Amino acid sequence: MLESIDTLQQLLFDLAGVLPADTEPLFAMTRWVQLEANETYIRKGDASRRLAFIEQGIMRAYLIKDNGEEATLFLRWEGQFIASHDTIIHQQPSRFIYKALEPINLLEIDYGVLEDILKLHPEYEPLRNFFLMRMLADSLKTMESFVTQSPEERYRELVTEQFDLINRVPGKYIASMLGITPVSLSRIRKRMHAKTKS
Amino acid sequence: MLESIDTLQQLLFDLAGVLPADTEPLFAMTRWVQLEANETYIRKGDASRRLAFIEQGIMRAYLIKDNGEEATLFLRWEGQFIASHDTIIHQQPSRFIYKALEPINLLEIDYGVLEDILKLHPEYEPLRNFFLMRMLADSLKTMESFVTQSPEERYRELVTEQFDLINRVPGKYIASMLGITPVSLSRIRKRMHAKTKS
DNA sequence: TTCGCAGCTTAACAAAAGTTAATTTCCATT
DNA sequence: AATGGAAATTAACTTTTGTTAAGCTGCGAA
Repeated sequence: MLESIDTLQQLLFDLAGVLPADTEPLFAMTRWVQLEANETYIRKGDASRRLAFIEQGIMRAYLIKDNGEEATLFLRWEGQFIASHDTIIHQQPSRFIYKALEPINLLEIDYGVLEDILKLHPEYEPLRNFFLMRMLADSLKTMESFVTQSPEERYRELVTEQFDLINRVPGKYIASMLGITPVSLSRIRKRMHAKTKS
Repeated sequence: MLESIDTLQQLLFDLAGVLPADTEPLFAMTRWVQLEANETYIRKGDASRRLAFIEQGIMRAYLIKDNGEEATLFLRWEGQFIASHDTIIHQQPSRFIYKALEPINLLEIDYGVLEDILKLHPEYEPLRNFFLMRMLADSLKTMESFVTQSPEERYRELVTEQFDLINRVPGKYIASMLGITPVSLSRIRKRMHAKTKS
């Protein structure tokens, strides 16, 4: 249950040479959050500025479209960072909802508190760059997949690169993350079986 | 021709209270780059880690797909940052090509040099957070548009929110950025005329 | 075990996008 | 002004996706 702190301390040492013993001011301001499956982490309209590291479980970020349907923006799982980007980047109430798909353990910190700590302890700054770059890398990869690949190709890549994900996440969320309907995803699966089984 | 430095100095003051007079160590390491229309800024395979602020002009970032076709990832223009993200984030030779669509003026710095400066002058650090967040905000917005909107809706939004872009950028690049073919873009335009002119 | 319900699949049809190729339009250069 | 070439449009046809609705399946609660 404390592996995340080990991981992050190791990261801070690798990035900036900060010894685990010197990370107390940072981790003193973090707190553990446990959520059950289907429990909401961040509500629509929530103004809190949360940054979290996922120890275990899967989180889904989505929004409600004008027509009332949900659109899944992304999924994040153990070992990844998740942030309320509307409140942190745009300083606006969140248009997105963050909900646990499985029981989840998070190590969270308030972004404003983190900024205060960084003023006093600039030696932690590389950690902020790290998670910003990680989130940027993730979004750029998604963008790339949308301009270079068809929905079927995006799904095939998901199956080969993140196989456990499709076993842990309901297909309708996978579909909307790929930018298609669940009906289309079913057809893609059928086409893939047809090609493979021949 | 020096407005970018004014802009960035003002930004640094707003973000961190750094006076323009105290920014010399930073701007001493930047350099101006002028490119003609169609000139390449970053080649495929290029390992340089360039970060630039666009003073004037439009840059296109694209890659060559397996089938030999180009896919435009994004366009950036005056007032925006552009970065060789493959080399900076993944420390790999760039799979992307960055090319000027118009004559362009950039204020550039090598990312490695910037990191050295930031070690000596941590007071500039908020600037790095700023451009990382800006780039993250841009990519997240693009992702959002892909999961919530149809190609036609994405194009309509581009027309209303960035009207000058469609006058300055050939349609085939707009199309591939929207994830569709130029033929499809033509049909979308026709549909839009039909609906408007009725 | 049964019931109910949500999620997935299938079907049928409409709408949109991909593909290839022909045609037209628009510039840039002579 | 004439011309060559790239970009955009149009056309014809194929493929894929969206939409709506009907079954099917699996699983948890009663």
